[in-house]
Amino acid sequence: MTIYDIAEKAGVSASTVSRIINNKPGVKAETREKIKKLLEEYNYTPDENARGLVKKATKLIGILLADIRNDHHSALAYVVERKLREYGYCSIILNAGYEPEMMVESIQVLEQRKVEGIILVGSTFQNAVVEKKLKESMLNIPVVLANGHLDLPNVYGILVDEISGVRQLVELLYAKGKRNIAFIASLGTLSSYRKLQGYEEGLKKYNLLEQKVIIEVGMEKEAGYTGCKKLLERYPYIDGIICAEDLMAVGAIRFLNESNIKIPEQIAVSGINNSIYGESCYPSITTLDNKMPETGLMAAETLIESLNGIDRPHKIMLFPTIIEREST
Amino acid sequence: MTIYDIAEKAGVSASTVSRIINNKPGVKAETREKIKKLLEEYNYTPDENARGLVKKATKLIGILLADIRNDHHSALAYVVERKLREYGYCSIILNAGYEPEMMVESIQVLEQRKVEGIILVGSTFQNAVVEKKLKESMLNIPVVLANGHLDLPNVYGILVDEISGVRQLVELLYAKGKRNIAFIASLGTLSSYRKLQGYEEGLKKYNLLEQKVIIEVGMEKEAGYTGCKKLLERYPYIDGIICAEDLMAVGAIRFLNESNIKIPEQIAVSGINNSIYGESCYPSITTLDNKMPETGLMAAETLIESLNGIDRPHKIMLFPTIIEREST
DNA sequence: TTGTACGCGTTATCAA
DNA sequence: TTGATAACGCGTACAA
Repeated sequence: MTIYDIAEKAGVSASTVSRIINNKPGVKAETREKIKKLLEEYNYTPDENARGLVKKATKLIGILLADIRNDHHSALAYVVERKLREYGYCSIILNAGYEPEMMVESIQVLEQRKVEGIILVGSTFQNAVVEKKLKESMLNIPVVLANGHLDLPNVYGILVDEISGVRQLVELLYAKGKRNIAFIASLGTLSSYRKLQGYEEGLKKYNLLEQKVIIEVGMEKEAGYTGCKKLLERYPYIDGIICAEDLMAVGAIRFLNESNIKIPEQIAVSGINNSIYGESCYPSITTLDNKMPETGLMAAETLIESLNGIDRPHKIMLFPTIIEREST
Repeated sequence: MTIYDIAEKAGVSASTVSRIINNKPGVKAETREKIKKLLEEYNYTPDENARGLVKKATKLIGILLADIRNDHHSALAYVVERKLREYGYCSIILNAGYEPEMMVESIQVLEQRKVEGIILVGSTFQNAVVEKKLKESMLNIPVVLANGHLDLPNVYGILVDEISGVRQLVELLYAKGKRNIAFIASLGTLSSYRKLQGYEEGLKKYNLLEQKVIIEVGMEKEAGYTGCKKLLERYPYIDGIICAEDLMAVGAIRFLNESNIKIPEQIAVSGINNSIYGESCYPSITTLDNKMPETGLMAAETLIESLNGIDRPHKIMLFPTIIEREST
């Protein structure tokens, strides 16, 4: 069912039908009613792609994330999709994986679809390969990088200040009387180094830098468990642990539970990222609210403003807050 | 950059460029090379939407789920998106919410985008309002309903046999010596009734139907905790609990932990759905693997086959398996 | 081997 | 108030 079909049935031209669909003036009320009825009857819906062709506006936005199953990413993507839809945009969500090559491939898909803007979710997109690709084929559309930053004229970065966040966690543990605070993390991503920096800054504030204990672990599920085990074998005097991810904290707590170590009396534990694990764990985990919904909202708004020709600051910083629970 | 621009630069016609892009024969090797170089140089990418217009094939698929943040949904959607992309399809993922009206609205978006097929994720889409909408405007494209079924010629249902799954859980608890097995659930969805049926069938097998104890709870996070509390106040002799969702089991286990009740010695607990909570809980939770990735794969394959004109059974059943952990 | 002409579904411009 | 026509970017039948 096209406007031509409708036009034929109504005995008018396609342009008239188009006018009515787009609520344009200059149509006799009578004709308007007649055609509106026909549109209803055949429940006609305009082809948004054909529309995009002539209007040079596909109303399509690409959302790239490493993995939709990751709850941080999906929490952010959810807000973005909803918000953009309010403004009439349709989102193409792609799992771009953790390899720069796959990211580039995904960007290519968005390029073919002629998206009007892109949202990259996660600091993993902040890499040279992606930057190069964006520079060579995405210079004329706005790109928002959630939790990262790229120095390109059309790229906006929304960042969460993980440094200050983790510093606050150190402060919290210090306030609880803990003086031997360890940090368990899987180093490698930019995000992890920012957290590390926050840890060190926190220690420095209390002249505890020499007590610094960092346990580097892998990305596997049991990392928190094995990391905590290793930690206590080497540094049995530890009384506070900051884990770079809630899931690690879950593993650490499991080890402490099994070892009959009292949480938080003997050892206080904190996670980071306010994931679903924190609340369900026993004891529940103190964590850092990483403001994913807020970041998503900010990302969506920034993109829309840019699409409307309004320029915003190219680097926006949000501040995480501590969610204190039983584990501290 | 269009094929015309490239054609002009090469001094040939647009059709020749088109032939090369689509690897069609009948082009002099020399011309082919020359134009290929130009395509590279200007890194031309065809407009997939314009292509869709003329080929009457958008290569677009719609994935509707209630909420991308729900880990069952995203686990399924992940597989589907990845698989469809392998076949050159691009996915439009929409959060359609839990209200039928919002679902219809989302279907409308897909209609405008002229998607070639739809995947509905979750039994919540199995309702009269959605069925009506599909019947009136989506009759000519294949629709796959993951975890549900609708009796329409173009709708395929992939189902997970929750009934047999929960029955197996009852059998497991029975084998562990438990004879007073309760069921905590938030009734209302089709899925929840299937689980309930499995519970009852399991009890019936051992002539325990009269010991049936059902605690109905809400959808809130603390449902498992409060439900378990209520359960033990009224039925203190209970020695086995099946929770309709892992998250409920987490809450229940928290209550049992706080009450110093030994798991599984005094009370064994099982969840359902194999979510991330189960493994991280202490003790870890026995649960039902609801085969989300497998369902997703099956859904994607069914859709693709149907798109290729191959008919498949309209109702496919997958069978969940028990993942036994510490809580039983 | 290559080019011309047309159509896909829509909107925009201009003329009637 | 309405209609004819061109254009968006592409693929394809047919002609050259």
